[in-house]
Amino acid sequence: MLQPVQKSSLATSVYEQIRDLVLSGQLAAGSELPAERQLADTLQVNRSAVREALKRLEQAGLIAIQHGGNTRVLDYRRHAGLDLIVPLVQHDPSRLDDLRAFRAALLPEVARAAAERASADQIDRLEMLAGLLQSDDAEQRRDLASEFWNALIDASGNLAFRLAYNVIRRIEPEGLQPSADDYAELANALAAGDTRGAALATQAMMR
Amino acid sequence: MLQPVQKSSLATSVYEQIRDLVLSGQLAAGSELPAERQLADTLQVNRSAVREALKRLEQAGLIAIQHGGNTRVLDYRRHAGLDLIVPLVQHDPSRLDDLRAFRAALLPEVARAAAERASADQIDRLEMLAGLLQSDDAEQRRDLASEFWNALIDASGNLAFRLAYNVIRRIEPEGLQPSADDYAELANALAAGDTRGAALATQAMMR
DNA sequence: CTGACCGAGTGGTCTGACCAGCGGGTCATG
DNA sequence: CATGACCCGCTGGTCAGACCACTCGGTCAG
Repeated sequence: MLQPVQKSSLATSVYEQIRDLVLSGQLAAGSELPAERQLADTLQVNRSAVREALKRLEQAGLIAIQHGGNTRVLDYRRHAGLDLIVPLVQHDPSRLDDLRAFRAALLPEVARAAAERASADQIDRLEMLAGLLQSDDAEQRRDLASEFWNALIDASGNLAFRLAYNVIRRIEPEGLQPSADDYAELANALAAGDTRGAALATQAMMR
Repeated sequence: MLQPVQKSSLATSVYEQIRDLVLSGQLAAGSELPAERQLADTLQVNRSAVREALKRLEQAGLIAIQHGGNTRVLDYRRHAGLDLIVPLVQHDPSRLDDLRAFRAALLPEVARAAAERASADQIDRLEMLAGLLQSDDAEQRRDLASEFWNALIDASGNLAFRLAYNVIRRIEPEGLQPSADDYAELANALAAGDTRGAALATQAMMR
């Protein structure tokens, strides 16, 4: 019921504020940011807080900092990484469709890889989870489904799949509620080492 | 021939050093980092440089900082985003296979979306690039291929695809050199709005 | 016209101080 | 003995101010 209180540092506030200005286009790509000292003065925080925020924006691919020169805003569509999809979707929920398409592209291939490389233990765990998904209340089903996909990613043994999944998991697109039978079918294909069947079953679940 | 000189700040050096220790497992997940003041003393840099590095590590999902408590190392397999695949691959080139599989999962779906949504201008540009790829020296072919995929991603209109591609583009997996005919076939499918053909053609190019 | 030089403005680093949160220990109180 | 207030030492968070290093544009002697 109760949730942990959100603590946030000054630098994080500055970071999020400027990040959202860039993502929303209010700070156009190619334009120049005010000098650090001036930003600190405007935002009424210390220059170190501003600096920390700017360095994080640089790491995210949103701005380019140059020693001795001004700081420029970059085009996030060209320079940002997948991590930025999280604030982008929160800023523009219509982008959820993009995320769903991304997930639909990824997970069937994850299932294919898992069918090829999963260990017996991993298969067991996936079958167990699929079984537990048969009958339960909604909340528990959601947790189990999350566990299932998590285990599937592990079974694929692919680190790129894992890291990309870490990002989309932060959003909970909420869509699609595959039936327990769907999960069971996928688990069966995995147990049989049926790569094509696993990919097709997952593909069907993404619709 | 000549390349721009790599400049790097102290904080970046600290960041990369600790990052690589975490990614290589020399700093185990769950262990505690020394205090900021002590790190600054050990690394012989100012505390602000250390702080900046630590905050960037936190943003990358490699460590967890807690006000008043110690800084703990996280399990990057669970908390890091796709961006971390870049240093990971540089650290362990065998992970390139993971990245190739990731790309092979992504690009066919990108082509499918592009076949569905690309504008006439975008199709024209893709056909032109496919044509230019017919005969040229190796270096120019590489640039054109890069341009082609870039244009394809744009044509898909999917921001998640775009951001994910930004990440894998930073690595240049070097593999696979599809023939010009492959590109032409894909461009034809795109022009015809043939979603299935575009996906299949791309899939074939990934092998 | 060329190239050395200078100065203003920018980000980069440093020092040292104080504020704020956490955790363990102490100890009076019930 | 259990409890809870309190203190202390540690941690990270914020601050002010100084100086270093780099870039760029203007100046000016050659």
